[in-house]
Amino acid sequence: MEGKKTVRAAERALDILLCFTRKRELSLTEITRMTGLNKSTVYRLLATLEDKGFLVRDSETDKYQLGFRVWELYANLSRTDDPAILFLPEMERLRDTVEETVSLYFRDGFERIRVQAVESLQAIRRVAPLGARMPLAVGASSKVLVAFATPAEQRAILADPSWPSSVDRERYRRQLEEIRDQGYATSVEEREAGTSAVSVPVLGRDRRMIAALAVSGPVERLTMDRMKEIVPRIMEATSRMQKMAAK
Amino acid sequence: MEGKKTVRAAERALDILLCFTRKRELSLTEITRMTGLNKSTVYRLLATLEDKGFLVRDSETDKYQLGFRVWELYANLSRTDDPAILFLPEMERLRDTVEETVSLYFRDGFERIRVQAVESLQAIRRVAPLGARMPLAVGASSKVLVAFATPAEQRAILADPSWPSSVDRERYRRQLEEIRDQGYATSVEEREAGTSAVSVPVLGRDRRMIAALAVSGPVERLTMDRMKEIVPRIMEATSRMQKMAAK
DNA sequence: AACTTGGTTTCGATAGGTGAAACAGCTATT
DNA sequence: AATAGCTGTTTCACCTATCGAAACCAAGTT
Repeated sequence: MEGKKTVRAAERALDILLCFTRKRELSLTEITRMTGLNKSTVYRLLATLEDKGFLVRDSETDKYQLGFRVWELYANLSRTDDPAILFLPEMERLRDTVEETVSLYFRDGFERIRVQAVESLQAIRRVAPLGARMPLAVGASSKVLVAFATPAEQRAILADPSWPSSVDRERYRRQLEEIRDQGYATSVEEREAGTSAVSVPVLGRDRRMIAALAVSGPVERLTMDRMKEIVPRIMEATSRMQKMAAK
Repeated sequence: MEGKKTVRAAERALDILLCFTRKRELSLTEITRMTGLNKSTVYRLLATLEDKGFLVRDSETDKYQLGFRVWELYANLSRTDDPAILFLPEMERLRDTVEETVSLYFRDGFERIRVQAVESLQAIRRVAPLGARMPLAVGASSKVLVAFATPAEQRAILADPSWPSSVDRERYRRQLEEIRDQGYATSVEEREAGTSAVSVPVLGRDRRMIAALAVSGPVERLTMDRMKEIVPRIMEATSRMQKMAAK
């Protein structure tokens, strides 16, 4: 599939690191189970990761968790212009007016990734783990991220062989046009049972999309009417975000 | 040195990742130079890192930079109880009252690492890159981090063979006692010419130290007298932080 | 046209990573 | 006390996947 020549040992080490996006604390055996690798292989790789400071182990439980080095790398990632931090205040403000969970998504290849979220304060609410990756085929934000991508990107995405066959591409394509027209997308129990969502693109200067901002919640509360009602609220937020991103 | 059996390929991959803490954008040849590895080795490892999403390459310059996966990992690092975020408001408050740069340091092995910083708003100020690593032998925060470590940790640190010979251990040990007595440490042009700093430990519940909070600035402005003056300010901040950390 | 400078590919030799299995240390169960 | 069961750790012989030199391209420079 991937033509590139890669290094297996390194690949495995990175896979192990990524296990920690699913669970904060992991023991050696848990990791061997998750990765399907041999126990001693994992053992050696864990030793390397620990040695380099990417993992630390809790002195009591002996379980591993992500170490300082991750933090260090993060600190050198984007930073000042990091929308995940930059937009946070605006997202909180939106959350307070609509009283539902607000999420910010980026597109990364054929997936979207939740880079920031502030949760509704209501008892019944959508919980949204950061860093979660989801397919581009379903969900309001996915459709926004595809609809406002450049034509070339769009072609690439729709040509993706891993696209689920359950999603009718023609119908999807028509939806995209509609979304471009009205400037927002909605979804009702599309990706996740019991939740619906509205999403709006966040455009940078030169009109290129940088992210999708979404409000999501339980279907009972977030009806179609309610969503249409709050679209202007979201747009206010995104337009302010766009001003921030422009400077 | 390190008795543990580690995996070389993985080690190298991680080394390459860490190069990006020094420079945000790197090309293949730059990395080969920095690491001293063979060009094709680096090439393959970069392919692996890119494949796994830890690096992305800029379509124009062809240079690599850290990718989303780093963000994803970070998002799953501590988080809720992450002092780097938790203490930020308190640090800003302190910055506003003392009008100097405020930094938060953790100890990691035989180094300290700047995990958070808010900069003085004055024109002349200490700039403080996040994630920077510094030796434990010099600097106000280093001394705090050593002085308030557990006896066992302290022994380990002082026994570190890489300890610079220029630092007199006996004198250092006496300083530590003094610091424990008075509850804070100062330094004048110790690690960095032209800057001085005051530092105070942030203790968690059960009195164990979790970090060192420091105020630093140019020697002209941050005189000994001035530092003694602001010690109570810092302590107010740390005591509030301690309450936050306790819950 | 010869010479850089950067990324990419090939290929044979062998370092070194791999996995099975044994070991050790601990707790729960009999 | 003996047993079983679950960790993490270490050993070792095999052989594959990794490595580095060198060749190869493709763009710029001189």
